[in-house]
Amino acid sequence: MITIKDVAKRAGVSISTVSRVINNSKPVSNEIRQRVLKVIEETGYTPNPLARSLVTKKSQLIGVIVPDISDFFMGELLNGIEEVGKIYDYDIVLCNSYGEPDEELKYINLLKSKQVAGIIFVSWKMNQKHVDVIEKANIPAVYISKNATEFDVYSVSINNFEASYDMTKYLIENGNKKIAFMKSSAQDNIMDSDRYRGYKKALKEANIEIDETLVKEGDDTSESGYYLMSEILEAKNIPDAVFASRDEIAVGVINCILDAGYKVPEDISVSGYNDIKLASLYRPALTTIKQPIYDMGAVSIRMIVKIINNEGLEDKKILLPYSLIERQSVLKK
Amino acid sequence: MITIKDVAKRAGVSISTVSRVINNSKPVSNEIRQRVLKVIEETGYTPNPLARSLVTKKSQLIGVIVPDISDFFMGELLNGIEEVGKIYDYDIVLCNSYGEPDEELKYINLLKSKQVAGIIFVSWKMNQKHVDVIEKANIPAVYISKNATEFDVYSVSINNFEASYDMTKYLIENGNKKIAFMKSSAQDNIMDSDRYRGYKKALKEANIEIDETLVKEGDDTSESGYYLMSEILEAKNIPDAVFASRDEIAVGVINCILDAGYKVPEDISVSGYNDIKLASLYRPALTTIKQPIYDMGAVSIRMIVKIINNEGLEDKKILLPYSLIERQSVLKK
DNA sequence: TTGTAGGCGTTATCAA
DNA sequence: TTGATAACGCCTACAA
Repeated sequence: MITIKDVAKRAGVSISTVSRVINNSKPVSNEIRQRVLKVIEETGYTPNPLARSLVTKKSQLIGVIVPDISDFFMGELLNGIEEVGKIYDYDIVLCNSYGEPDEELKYINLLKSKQVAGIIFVSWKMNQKHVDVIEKANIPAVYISKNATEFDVYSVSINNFEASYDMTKYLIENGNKKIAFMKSSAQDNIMDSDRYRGYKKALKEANIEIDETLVKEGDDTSESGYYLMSEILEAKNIPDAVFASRDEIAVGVINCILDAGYKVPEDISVSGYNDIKLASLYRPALTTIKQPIYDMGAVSIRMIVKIINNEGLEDKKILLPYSLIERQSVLKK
Repeated sequence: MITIKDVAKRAGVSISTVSRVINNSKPVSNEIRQRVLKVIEETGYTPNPLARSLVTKKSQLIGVIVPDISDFFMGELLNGIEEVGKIYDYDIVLCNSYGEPDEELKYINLLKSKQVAGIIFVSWKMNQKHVDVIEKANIPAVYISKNATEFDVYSVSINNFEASYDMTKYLIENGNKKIAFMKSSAQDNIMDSDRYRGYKKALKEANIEIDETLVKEGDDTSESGYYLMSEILEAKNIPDAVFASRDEIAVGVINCILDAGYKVPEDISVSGYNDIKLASLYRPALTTIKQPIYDMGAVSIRMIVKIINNEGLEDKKILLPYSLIERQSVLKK
């Protein structure tokens, strides 16, 4: 392996000079600069990032902690993170926490020991403990989590409250009165989620009373959606529509409805949330809230870079635009 | 940050001694070992991996190059890689090549400069150049690619030829005679893919002549499947079944068939390949070849670790078992 | 503008 | 069994 020393020798200069031209850190006479550059070119020398990090105490690594790599949402998110990360010359070290707080905490420390330059923390549901640990590690961090806005941290998300409100209103406007809602399990979260609050607000405005038997709570999987829907169906209290707070859940819901012999959207309309790839692939194609998932990843790493470089950040919380995508799973009036 | 020096001082020993107890590299008297251990415990000291790698020339990083992170297949694969990697204390640095050979090559070099301990190279279609570059970088590598078996490298896959043969035979046994096949674009690959060969063999055995107009070639997306199927439909040469060499393609195919007013599987049966999550979520649920995707990831990193540690590896090519999953997209006779 | 030398946190060699 | 000390490849005062 060729080192800075070799380059220096071949160029007939000291290693500090080579270092200077590499980093543009101090003036170097043009003649010498050219000479050094030429040698670098010839030898194909690249600085050893390890040695560099050791002295600068900074690496070109960004740690990304996600709850499930194989989740459809994460794939698109990671795409965004990776792609713009590359632009700024950062690499991604990937950690799969399985959503378990212990794992998440462990990974934060592990990443710290790896001297990552920053952390993007993706979680189903974050809590103060996460914030404390990351804060203590003193690493720039950006959070992506449904409830990230509840904390005083850098975060990127969409306005879940408004989006959910819009979708519910849309459902109502299309003639649906009995609207079921699938929320994801509350865990240690006392407050109602933004999405649930948006749903409630829309109903209230339309003077529709909330039917608690139509509000179900489960986890973020299609299996859960299937099960929850089967409960509703069994109770014989058939809704006009169901609003699932996640596309995967919506797909489970639809599968259940179909298996029970009803039709979607003719008998029951179903809407999702996120607009993952699956949403447009599935039939009936899902009417859903489009989150700019790729962009969320892109923006979050851009934030990290800004924090690292002390560039100004206007806002700690970035809210990206969402949109309501009309497809086939909701019957239009 | 607390270093080995601090530990040494607090324990009243030299840093070499501390290093020895950390690495168990040389005998240390029990009394001193305990003392050092205690200090480590108290101070919460963890060795700096960077400094360590700098001297050992080895890191605990495994580079994973994938063609598309958001691909359904990759998610499950990465899950396997990450989880098993963690067991052996390896972290994953993730690279997205977009399937572009230039990017792939660049990443290999980048990973080398990061001193990764190994590379898992995932590619739609690999070629000799990849092998050469990785070989030259002299880094342990395992390949996951449909055509990996064509090269003399460590690889993990399933027996694509047999699996494809089985599926085609299954289709035939269920009364289908005119069976279309969707293969993925050949690129620089002269030979027919294993999957296509399996298809041909089954047809031949059943004395069915290959109808070239029913063999289509496109890329690995559902859009491609949709388009290819529309061509077939337009040609009015309606097949009994179509065998798509990838689940995503199959979904596109079905969507096209559905949109054209035909029924699946009543009018046309469709089978996929891979058994990604989508396959069971979609309706009609896909009859497909189940690749043990998670296991493929798990096995590949296990191989890397073995190579690194010079443990014996029986075989360069590991073939994992596959199975034919019967669901709803193929009509049973 | 350039070079010398010390140090980043480890491991590894060689004496003691 | 232990301890100095020289690397590892790079950056950065400090001097020249």
